[in-house]
Amino acid sequence: MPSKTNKVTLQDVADLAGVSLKTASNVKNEWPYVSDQVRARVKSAMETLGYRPSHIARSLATGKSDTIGVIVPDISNPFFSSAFRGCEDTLSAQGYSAYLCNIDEDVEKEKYYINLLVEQGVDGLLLWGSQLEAEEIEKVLTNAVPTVSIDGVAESGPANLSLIQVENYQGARQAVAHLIEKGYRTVAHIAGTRQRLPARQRLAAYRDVLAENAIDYRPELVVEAWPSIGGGYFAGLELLENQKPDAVFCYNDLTAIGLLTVAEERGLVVPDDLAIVGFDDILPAALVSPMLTTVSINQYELGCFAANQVLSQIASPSQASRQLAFPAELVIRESSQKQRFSIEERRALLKKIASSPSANLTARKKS
Amino acid sequence: MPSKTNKVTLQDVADLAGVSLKTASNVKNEWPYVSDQVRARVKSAMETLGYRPSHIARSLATGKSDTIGVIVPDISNPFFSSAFRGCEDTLSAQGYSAYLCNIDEDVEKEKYYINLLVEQGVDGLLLWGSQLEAEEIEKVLTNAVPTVSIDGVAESGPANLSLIQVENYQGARQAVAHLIEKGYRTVAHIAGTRQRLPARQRLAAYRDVLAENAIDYRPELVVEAWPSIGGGYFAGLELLENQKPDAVFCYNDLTAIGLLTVAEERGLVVPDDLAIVGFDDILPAALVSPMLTTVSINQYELGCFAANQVLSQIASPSQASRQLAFPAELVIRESSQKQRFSIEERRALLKKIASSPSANLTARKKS
DNA sequence: TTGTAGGCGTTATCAA
DNA sequence: TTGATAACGCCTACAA
Repeated sequence: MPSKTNKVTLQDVADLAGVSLKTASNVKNEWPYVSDQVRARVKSAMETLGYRPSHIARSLATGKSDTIGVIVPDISNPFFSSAFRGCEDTLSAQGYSAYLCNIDEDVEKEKYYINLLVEQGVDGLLLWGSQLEAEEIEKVLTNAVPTVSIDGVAESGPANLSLIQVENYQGARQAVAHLIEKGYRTVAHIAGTRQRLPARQRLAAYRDVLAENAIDYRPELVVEAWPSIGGGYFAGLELLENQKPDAVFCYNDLTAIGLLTVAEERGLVVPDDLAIVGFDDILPAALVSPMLTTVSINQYELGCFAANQVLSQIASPSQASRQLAFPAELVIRESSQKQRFSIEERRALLKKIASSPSANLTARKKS
Repeated sequence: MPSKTNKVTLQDVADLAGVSLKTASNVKNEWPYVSDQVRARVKSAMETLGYRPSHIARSLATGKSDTIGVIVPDISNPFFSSAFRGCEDTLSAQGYSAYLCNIDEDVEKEKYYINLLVEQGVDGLLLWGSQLEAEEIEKVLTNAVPTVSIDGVAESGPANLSLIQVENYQGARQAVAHLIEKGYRTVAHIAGTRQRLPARQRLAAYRDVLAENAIDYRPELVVEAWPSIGGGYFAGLELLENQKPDAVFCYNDLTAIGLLTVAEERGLVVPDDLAIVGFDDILPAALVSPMLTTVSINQYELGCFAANQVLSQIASPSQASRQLAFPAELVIRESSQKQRFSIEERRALLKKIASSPSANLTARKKS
């Protein structure tokens, strides 16, 4: 039963070139101690035979696959697609390929994929928004693969795990403080699903800042939503049905955009009747009208950062078990302050966005 | 030299359970003819040893990797992230994992990745926006892997290749015809990079419809751009600097949004001073103001469609070498007709968007 | 129902 | 410098 893909093996090449298997292998791997004659003969044999090395066989023999598993909640969320782009760019630059898996908010799916990828033999794992508790993650990851978890729930784990935490708490504090400073008093919160750490951290910041400003925390002003436009839309519906907030701090930009939609439906003017602040600073955030005030995270760089971290853990295991922070910072735009931008300000901002790397990724070469 | 990942092998399991390797293998693969006793013994052995099957070894032995390679221009383009989501969902439902590679507009990168993935042993390949000509693709793919190319340049190829063509020409015709019907006469075009087929097809439709309406084709009204917001921005700058079009048909929504930005900068009112039509109907298209008229492609479904096609080619090679079409249809919104939507229309539209699967992917379970 | 032998395509260890 | 030979972990005949 012939293998499905490659018919020609290194052995065939060796035979044609009249050398041993090992020699052919040496040539393929650019081993220095091969006479130029032999090298040339082997290379031309490869050429004429159309030899394709089998990465799988190589992996089996070496125990390395040059492959990284990336698990994200949802790649169609612009946050993750930008972040993944960062990962892939830095991984491929080092000769690695990336698997991409979507788990939504499903812990079972997460476990399933981690297992699958480990069995698939990945050299490293990037977990985005993991919902696994420390003990669970320890169980699934048992001494398996160098891993870095970004904004995951676990606060510790096996020795080969590193943690990257976005400064959700600090960023959210800035957002809520900003709203209060602008004079809004009935500040509601569309929260993320409570299984996820960033959701908890952002909610905590919301409560803390309220308390520090002597504003009562009212549970009915907090609605949980799925981190999508649809989630924000339905949460907004629920919120505005029963309450009269004058400002809403949203879990992320997607929910904020959903809320914006509801506001528009109800004829509310943002920010006059309702101020809105999002989180993440995904591309559409600056494109909607009014432009969204949000807490900005450089998603692409975060992706690069995370990828570099696994890579260094793979290179030297001593690099593992680290706790890293990544900045998040408030960007004030139109949806949270009563005066709109002037034409000039607006132009400047749009221009900046249009020229930003993320808006312009594929244009780099040309310019 | 112990393998890097798994120390415990099926052999270890067999030894502990006191059975032969083959029996352990049988249990693992749910072979029916194993006595319940033995099965239980083997399973508990696996448990206590923490056995992890090696997918790599399995692949080497069977010639199947349960892995699909997906190559896209840029995953941070919402079009491709939605499409990929469709791919991944349908692939994972069949037990496949997906590699994801970004190639931007770079042919060399494309060849490199195709090669890499083939050597990686993928069972199938999904090529989005391939720039490879028929002969090149034939060379790289030589009798290798079942492949489907979506909106690729090649019009034919090896026997294991299928082609999916989005109805770019028809869709673009609708778009341009719409503009002319609305009374715009100086219709410009921000074109995609001419290496890519959809760009050529959309440009061709533009020229044809102009001709059919007895409007002269003026080359200075056509500017080429990278298919990104930044690309649209700079192309728009160039275009509006020298020309006075009253409408622009854009290669895609990203370039349209970039152009929108330029219009705003220059104080042009869309659509009164300048009408704009995009292509793709990515999520942000309906979120910008004015809402973008665009040619809609159901990206998620397209992804599913393409994935199902490779899968069926893998299952039966006779399913290959097919030419499939995928619909694209004009959606008229605000950026191309002088009257804005009424509040009611706008609400209805927003609501529809918020409830759409793509805006709401992760919310499905809850509702 | 279970065990044995051989092979999948490479790399690695040692002599030669 | 090169060449046998043994892993790598699993699967598939075939035999028992």
